[in-house]
Amino acid sequence: MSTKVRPTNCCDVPVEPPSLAAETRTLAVDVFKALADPTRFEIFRFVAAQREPICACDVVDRFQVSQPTISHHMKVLRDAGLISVSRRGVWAYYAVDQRGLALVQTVLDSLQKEDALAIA
Amino acid sequence: MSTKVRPTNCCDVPVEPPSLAAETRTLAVDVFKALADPTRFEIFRFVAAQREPICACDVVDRFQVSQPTISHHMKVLRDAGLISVSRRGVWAYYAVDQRGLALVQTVLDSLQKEDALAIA
DNA sequence: TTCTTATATTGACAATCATCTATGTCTTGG
DNA sequence: CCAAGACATAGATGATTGTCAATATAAGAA
Repeated sequence: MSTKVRPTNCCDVPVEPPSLAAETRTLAVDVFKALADPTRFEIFRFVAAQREPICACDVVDRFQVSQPTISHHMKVLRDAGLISVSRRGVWAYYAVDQRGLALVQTVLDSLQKEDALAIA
Repeated sequence: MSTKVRPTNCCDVPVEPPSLAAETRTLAVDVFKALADPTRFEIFRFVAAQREPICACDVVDRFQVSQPTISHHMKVLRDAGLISVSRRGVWAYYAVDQRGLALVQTVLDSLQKEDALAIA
């Protein structure tokens, strides 16, 4: 599990990463999870390409998976804060929710930063 | 599987997302997959926080998972292009590989762009 | 060479997940 | 009220994955 003694001539004492609230980490990981499936990633790109909220029926039409599978993917993307849904009659319309992308952007920025700063 | 006819009063014809080479999509999804596990995400943040390549032994010391599990996570991060490894004697040193982050940044940029442009 | 140590690989197992079929819910048209 | 359609939910299943113990590999020390 762990090295008994730090080997000499091995390495410096490691630097601590910027602090990250457990909840924020969970949210970020959920966004990554949501984008970590090829079909779901393409669905999100499709939704993100629209200038208006897109009908779920158009998403079902476009991909070679069943309607329940699409519905499941939409829920994962929604739970990750990547898309939002609104309703008109029987139809469901999806649009990008900026929260998911903004969160990931914040995390990525903190990773590339020279000076480690705590983020929310 | 799909709607028989486009319902009237439902929605506009959807816009095509920016084209994305299949290989690029696979690479991007692999980066998201690599960051989609809490332990692995923290390992990456730890590596990214260092100013010098960090010894694998320090990663093993820091996390509550076994050495083989750490080694496995390092391989996943490496295959995703997020970290690189170098060797000095018996020790392995890991550092951030900018390719993985750059790829994800490019993809995210294209998602947030108003005008859809093709990316590599 | 032989022993010790750092890291990687293998094989197994439980948990998660992407997908499907079947069914439920809810809204609208007739 | 009833039938049809849009979407969600439930349950099942095969594939993937995170983890560990055991073992292999490889390098340096004695």
